[in-house]
Amino acid sequence: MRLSGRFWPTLRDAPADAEAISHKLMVRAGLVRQLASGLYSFLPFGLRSLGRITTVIREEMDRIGAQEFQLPVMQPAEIWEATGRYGLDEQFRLQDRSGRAMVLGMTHEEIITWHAAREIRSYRDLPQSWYQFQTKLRDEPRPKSGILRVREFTMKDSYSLDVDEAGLARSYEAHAEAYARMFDRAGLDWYMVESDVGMMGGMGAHEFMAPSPAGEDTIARAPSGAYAANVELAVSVAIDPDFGETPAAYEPFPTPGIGTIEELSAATGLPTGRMCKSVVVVTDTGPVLALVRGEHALHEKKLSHVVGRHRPAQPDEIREWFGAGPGSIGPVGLEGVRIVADPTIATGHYVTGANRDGEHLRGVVLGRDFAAEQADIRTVLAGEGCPVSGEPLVLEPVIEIGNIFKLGTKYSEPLGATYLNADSQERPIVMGSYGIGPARVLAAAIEQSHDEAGIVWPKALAPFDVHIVLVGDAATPQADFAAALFGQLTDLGLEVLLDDREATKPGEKFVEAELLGCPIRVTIGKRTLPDGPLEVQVRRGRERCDVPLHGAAEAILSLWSRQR
RNA sequence: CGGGACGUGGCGCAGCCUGGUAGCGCACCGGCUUUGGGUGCCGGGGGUCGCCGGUUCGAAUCCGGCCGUCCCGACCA
Repeated sequence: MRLSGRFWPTLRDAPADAEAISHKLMVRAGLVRQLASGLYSFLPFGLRSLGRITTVIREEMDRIGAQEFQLPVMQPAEIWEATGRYGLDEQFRLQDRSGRAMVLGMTHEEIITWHAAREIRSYRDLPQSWYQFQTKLRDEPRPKSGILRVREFTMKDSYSLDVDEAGLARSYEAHAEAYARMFDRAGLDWYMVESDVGMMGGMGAHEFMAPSPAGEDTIARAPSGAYAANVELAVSVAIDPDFGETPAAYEPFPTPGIGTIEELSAATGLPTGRMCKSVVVVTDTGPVLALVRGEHALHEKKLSHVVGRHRPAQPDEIREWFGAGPGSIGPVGLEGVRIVADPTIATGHYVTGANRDGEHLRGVVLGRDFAAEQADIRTVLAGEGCPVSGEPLVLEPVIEIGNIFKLGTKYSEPLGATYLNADSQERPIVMGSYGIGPARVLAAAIEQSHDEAGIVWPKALAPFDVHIVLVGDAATPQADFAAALFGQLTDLGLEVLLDDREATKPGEKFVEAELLGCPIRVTIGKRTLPDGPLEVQVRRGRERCDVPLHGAAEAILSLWSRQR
């Protein structure tokens, strides 16, 4: 593409409300513009990158035998009512002119399953993998970080249909391998981690995570690779404090004015690991006392798997149920309150609140002094033991770039998607669902790969492979040379941008080229001719790699192909 | 939804406290200059100061309400 006459608006300054690096750079480099909160338009150069990642994803989906669909964004509400997903907070709802309730799709499990219910009849029709690229709409409570968390975005979503769980396992594995190839081709650092099944429901799930400080999720992983999981479900071997001998009975002691674990630790001289932290939440069926060790935090999501929906208790509620303020409550002698203890509490003896203001108990033992359900409800701490290898776990912020779910029959049963097996028995189709946000992959790539001058695109995602900066006007020998090189590189299969703008100063062209971040930049000016060398810059590291004029196009192709 | 901040030409900002009818840098247009790292100089064009209402002789400025945007938290298929 010749740049003159094209629309490519770059910005010297990022918008003041841009925070994430990818957000600033995508706006400054003329890739996207914001329309409203969580709504972004892709500009022509941004669309080129989006097209490239889309192609990579499509190729890898096709490689595992998946077939592409296109499904409606607007959908009748009844289908969502059938699966119990009508009315979710994030769902955009509307009516057509006759008053029929419609929704804008947040995802397409219902629609795929609806079609499967009508077309799939026999085990001979299975397995299938169906995918699409389609706009998803989600009324996010808080769009943020530019393009990372938005209300409208394109998703590649695919769905596997199998006769049984063994088939699902094969489809799931095929998708995991396809995803690995996609993210490798995209030049990303990524991990596949165990993830919470969340509101999708189902039997197992993994997420593909790109490490980045801009990430909204956190994973725990073993440096050896033995284990990696979203902290929403990560487990670890906690580091036990030295409990000493367990006393024969607990005893109260005064703790006037002490309300936090830290104050209690300071007052007693004991490590926080010997405190039992008491957190009260209110569920639909009443109060629940959650117990974790002092150094740990209660994990809301883990707790919700045990007790369902809940909210923090108010101080006056706590006083009513426990007879003391939040700083002095504990599990001993409690009646009428459900108690859930993290399994770490089952070892050792603890300091807890006495349910009397200004008083705590020491030597409290789970099982002897109080009864509690046990469930993993704590967050993992960095440095705790890997559950597989025992090595210290690392915690790392990540961007979720893809996910894979084993849905099972969660959607096929309510929507009647069944098939007849070889014994003429009707069985529900066993499903999986698999998502990738192409724009998020771009943003993650920028978060992982940029410098002070701008974007450093992995070669698979750059809007162009080679960016030629022409220094000089149209009717010059160097312009002729640039045009010739442009043609040669194009013939070699490269996508080339030729900056042939005449009114733009060379310095400005260089700055904009580095902002845009194509892997290879070639500068052609008076100095280039007649004998060269041809000045070539590799964007990653901004390293000069000049090549002779003779065979320049092939040399550039070779240099390009060696880029990440 | 809770907490915080912001809203003034396309972008970044000052002016607001202490009311007197809007300014700077970049971008844009014209001229000259320059021609390998956002050139330099001169001259220009462009703003309902987010919206509505109130106070006042007079409101970008003070007061109230609303809207929008961002950040932290909650939430997050």
